[in-house]
Amino acid sequence: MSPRAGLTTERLVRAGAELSDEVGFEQVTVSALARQFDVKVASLYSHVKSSQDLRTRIALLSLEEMADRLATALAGRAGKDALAAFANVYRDYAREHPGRYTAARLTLDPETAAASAGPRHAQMTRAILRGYDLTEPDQTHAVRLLGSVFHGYISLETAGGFSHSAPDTRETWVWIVDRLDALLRTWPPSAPSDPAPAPEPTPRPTE
Amino acid sequence: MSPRAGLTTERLVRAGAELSDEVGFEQVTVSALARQFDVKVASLYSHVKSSQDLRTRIALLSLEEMADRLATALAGRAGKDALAAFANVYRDYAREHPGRYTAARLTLDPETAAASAGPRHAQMTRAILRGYDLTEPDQTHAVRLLGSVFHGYISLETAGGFSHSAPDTRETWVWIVDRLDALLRTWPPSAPSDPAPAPEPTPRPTE
DNA sequence: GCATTTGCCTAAACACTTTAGGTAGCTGCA
DNA sequence: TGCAGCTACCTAAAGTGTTTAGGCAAATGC
Repeated sequence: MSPRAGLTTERLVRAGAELSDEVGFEQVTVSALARQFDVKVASLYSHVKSSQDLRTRIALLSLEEMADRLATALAGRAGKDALAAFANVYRDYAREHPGRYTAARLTLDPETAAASAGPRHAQMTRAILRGYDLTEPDQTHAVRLLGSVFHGYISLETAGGFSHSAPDTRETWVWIVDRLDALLRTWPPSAPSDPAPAPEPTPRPTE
Repeated sequence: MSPRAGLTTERLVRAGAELSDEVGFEQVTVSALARQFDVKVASLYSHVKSSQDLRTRIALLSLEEMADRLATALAGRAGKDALAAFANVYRDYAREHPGRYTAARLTLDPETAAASAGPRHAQMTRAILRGYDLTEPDQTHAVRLLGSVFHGYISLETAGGFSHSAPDTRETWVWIVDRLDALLRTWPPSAPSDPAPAPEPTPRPTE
């Protein structure tokens, strides 16, 4: 009766990524995808192993896309310039592609993660730090700090954590990048001035 | 036949919270909870409105618990001491209660969020900043920075983002708190030294 | 033009969610 | 103590998503 729909893993993953941006990553389902292609659900299982497999592939695609943008943005930049460019790629991608961004945060099993674009991200973060005078282990600490700040910020912002209160979030973003730059420049050669006390566990503000 | 199980919303939410720590927040389901109480699924619907309602209540519980720990930890502390205590409450809670922590990150609708312990978190973050010399809007920026760093760090750490590479994550955590303290102390009275360029979107490192 | 491959199908089992309406166990009051 | 009424838990059923097994027909290649 009907000719063939022309499904491929590639097309499914791409459609899944778009769907996730439209309706949220959580709502990306094999069924929804089948509806979009006007095809029976079971048909998709020749192209993706499982629902989980589909989601993982979307995550990998998103990581690649971000890494590509990163590479472009970093080309020819250094120091604070590079830091800001880096930060903005991250934030803009999350705004343009909230579903994909969420997908990229998915926890991958070690082998998959190692084969993903994840390491490229880390590598580029290190590249930025070349503009600052850091030696190990400070450099690694700094890589982690940058990852934490950017991800944390975006996560809180998209979750509506920073309400609609003044000052606006763009201002804060610029401020943070500025402060991070300062933090990375002024370097007290690594010597935890004061062994931080370990009193009790720790919390998380909504603002 | 069987007497009554003694279900209450309270008990369900509490059991749900425990379950989420054991099997992950995503796996917390009305069905799973019904099994635990050895009761038919439909029976739970007199106590929680929906699966979403259950999850929201777990989130609210977790926010309360964290806020309580925070309050205890901050009592009698100031400055860096308070900052470290605050950070540790946050991190330790996430380690002890990964499911609850994830739950607490759930996006709540504005009214629910306003009635939650979320504002207490923000308020306590501001309390910490009293130990530093910040005026608005810097103080708000700083509140957001702290929230971002702590949440981002924990999120990446629990997702296995910081692999098992050296240096270990505890070292980084101490380092970050130390650097944040320095950043908050050394205050160039707010004047974005350099208008950050807005080149391209922004990414996210796995490390 | 035919054989093979394979893309999409039907069928079916299983899990979770949610609503409607019934029954039996508690609670309170005489 | 006994019964009225409440309500906690039940059965039943419909809807959605996942996943596997096996079938048929459309594309592919000779």
